[in-house]
Amino acid sequence: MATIRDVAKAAGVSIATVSRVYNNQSLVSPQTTQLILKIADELEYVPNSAARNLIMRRTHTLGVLLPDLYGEFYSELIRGIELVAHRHGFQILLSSSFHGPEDIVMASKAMLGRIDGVIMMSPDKRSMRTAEKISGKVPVVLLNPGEPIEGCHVVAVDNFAGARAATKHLLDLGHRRLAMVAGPEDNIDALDRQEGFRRALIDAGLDPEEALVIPGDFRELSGFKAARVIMGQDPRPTAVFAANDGMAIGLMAALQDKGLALPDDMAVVGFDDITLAGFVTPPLTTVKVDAGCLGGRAVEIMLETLDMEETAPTQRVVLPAHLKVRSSCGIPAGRDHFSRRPWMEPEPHHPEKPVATEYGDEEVQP
Amino acid sequence: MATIRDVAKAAGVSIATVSRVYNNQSLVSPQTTQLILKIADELEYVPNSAARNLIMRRTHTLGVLLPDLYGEFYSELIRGIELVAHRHGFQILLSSSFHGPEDIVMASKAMLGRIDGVIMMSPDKRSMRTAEKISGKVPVVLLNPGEPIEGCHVVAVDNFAGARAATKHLLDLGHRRLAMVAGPEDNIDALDRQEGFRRALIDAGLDPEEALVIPGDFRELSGFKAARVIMGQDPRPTAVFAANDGMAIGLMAALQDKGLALPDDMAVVGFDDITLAGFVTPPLTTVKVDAGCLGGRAVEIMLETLDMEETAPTQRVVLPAHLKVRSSCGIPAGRDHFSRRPWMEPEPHHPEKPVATEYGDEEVQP
DNA sequence: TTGTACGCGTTATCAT
DNA sequence: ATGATAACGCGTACAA
Repeated sequence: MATIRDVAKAAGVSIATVSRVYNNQSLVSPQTTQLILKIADELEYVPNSAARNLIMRRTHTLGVLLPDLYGEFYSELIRGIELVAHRHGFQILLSSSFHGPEDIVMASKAMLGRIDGVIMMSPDKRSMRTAEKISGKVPVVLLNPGEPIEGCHVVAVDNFAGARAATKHLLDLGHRRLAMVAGPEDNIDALDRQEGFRRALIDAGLDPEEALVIPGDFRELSGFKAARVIMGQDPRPTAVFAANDGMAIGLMAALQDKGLALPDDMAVVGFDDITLAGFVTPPLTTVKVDAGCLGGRAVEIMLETLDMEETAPTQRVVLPAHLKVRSSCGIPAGRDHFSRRPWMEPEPHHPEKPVATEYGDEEVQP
Repeated sequence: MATIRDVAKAAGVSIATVSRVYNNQSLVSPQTTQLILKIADELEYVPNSAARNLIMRRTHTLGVLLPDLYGEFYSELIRGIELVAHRHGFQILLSSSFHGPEDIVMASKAMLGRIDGVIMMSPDKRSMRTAEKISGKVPVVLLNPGEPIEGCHVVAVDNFAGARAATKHLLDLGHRRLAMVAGPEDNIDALDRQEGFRRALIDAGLDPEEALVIPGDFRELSGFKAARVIMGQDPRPTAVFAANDGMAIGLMAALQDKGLALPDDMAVVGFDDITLAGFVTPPLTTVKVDAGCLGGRAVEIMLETLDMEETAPTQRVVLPAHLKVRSSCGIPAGRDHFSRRPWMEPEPHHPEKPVATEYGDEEVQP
């Protein structure tokens, strides 16, 4: 592979001049610029990014550490991250599918020197502690951490409020025997959603201990299987809150297979508002989480931090999780195909930031 | 940030010794190893990967260039890539959401020096040519290229055969007035699927020009809207082939909204076999594409190429796309929740590799 | 406008 | 077993 030296030699100039062509265009005369560009093209010269990173101490790359990549939530999350990063000329160094805190530490070490900052989402609070180590070296933005970590920015989704609102919705509709299909035991989001569920029951004067909580794993199949447990109850619950849409849809399928008419025989509400939630029958009432926005905001905060050289105070942003009423709980709301993410559409260089509202307002604390 | 020099100084040894501790453990005495490790820990020293990359000419990183990240196909694709890469200690440098060939060239240039190889999927044949430039510098594995490119490995899905089989299925069921919801005009996969559709019609002695082809964009909403066109036809088609599951599900939703009973009033078949295809009602007959496997295979081929230093002959693997019959076409097949990807499950360090055979014969079954 | 020389943080090759 | 030093490919003061 041709190096800057090869080009310099072939063009009869010094490497400094070649370098300048690729950086401070202005400082070199038009004719030599043309010559060098021509020779570089012939030699198929491309500046070596590793060498550049080393000396410039800038990589234009963001490290992204995710617990998993399964499902539309992560899909949209990483899409949002990549999209905003791409707009600013940044690339993504991705690492995922971890088998423990050890693993995640290794991955982050392997990133050091090749990234300008890290965006991280951890499955459990234990692994979250990893962030502390990294934060001393590069800026860190945490996604949905269980608790804040010293020196790290945070972007979170208001899982608690969302779950509470969803459950309240069922309660308001008159349901009294509720069930919940929970997410993975050690998953922070899952835990928060479960807490929101419990809280809503308490708010309504019900005993949360009496509610049926069926373990799940966020996959469709676990929701499907949960139907068996629910149908076996006597008296049977009349409404179910699933900790995510995948499980809710799996559950609905099983319920319908067993001959239940939805929403009349059973109300179902999910969480996430994945695209397909609006296209199943009946359309699924759910809690809208804009995963793409979550990722996008994280990138923006990171880039801001990177811009101002001095260490800025850590930000904490909480994205709202609004109830989205469709028909799966009994209210004939029809379909809603307008669950789009306008800020993700092509080329608004300054994307609309989510609007701060009531419950689960976006709070920006310096 | 502490460098190797800081550690060496603090430990009273040379940088060479410190370096050896992190590489050829054996060549340095146990006591100095311990000492250095202790000091390194205190100083929170982490070797700078950029510097390492520069001199070792190995980055343990794979560049991944994707046209988009929207939908379960890409989600699973990147998951497969990351999973297999992670198993071998590789990270992923990701770039996506391109606005043209220019953009994609820039991105790949920004990767050079920071990656050992590139896995690339291009939306259109034009951008595919980019691969030729890269392939001179690092190994390249192409995903579903329209046509083979000199010096690049290829992993493809047999879109043509899959679409042909899906259409034939409808034909065998007795349908004669078929419609298709197509994918994006310039998308290679979409085009191949459309060709398969046409071919099946020709095979059955039908005129493909008479079949209704409705434009779509692979998103659910375009499938939903297609229903309007279909319902407006007279005589109305009795069966629809959608170029992917998302559009198929959108279509089904709209059809059901309009009061049609599926599959009796209309048969629908999709493409991809996304997880949710088995959980909508009626369960969607589709063509199974293992996107995760597609990505995983690409990584494996890349790693093989990287291992043997000499330039090996380029490989070409075509993954089958099998028809998966559920109930949406009229055959009461029930649900099938066993669409799992066994090779993607945790920790089989040497995943079963699908056997490469001829065109579309590769079996990926457990 | 252009060239020289140093440094970025590391590994590798020779010595010792 | 350990140390000195030359690469790796590039950006940039500083000098010319």
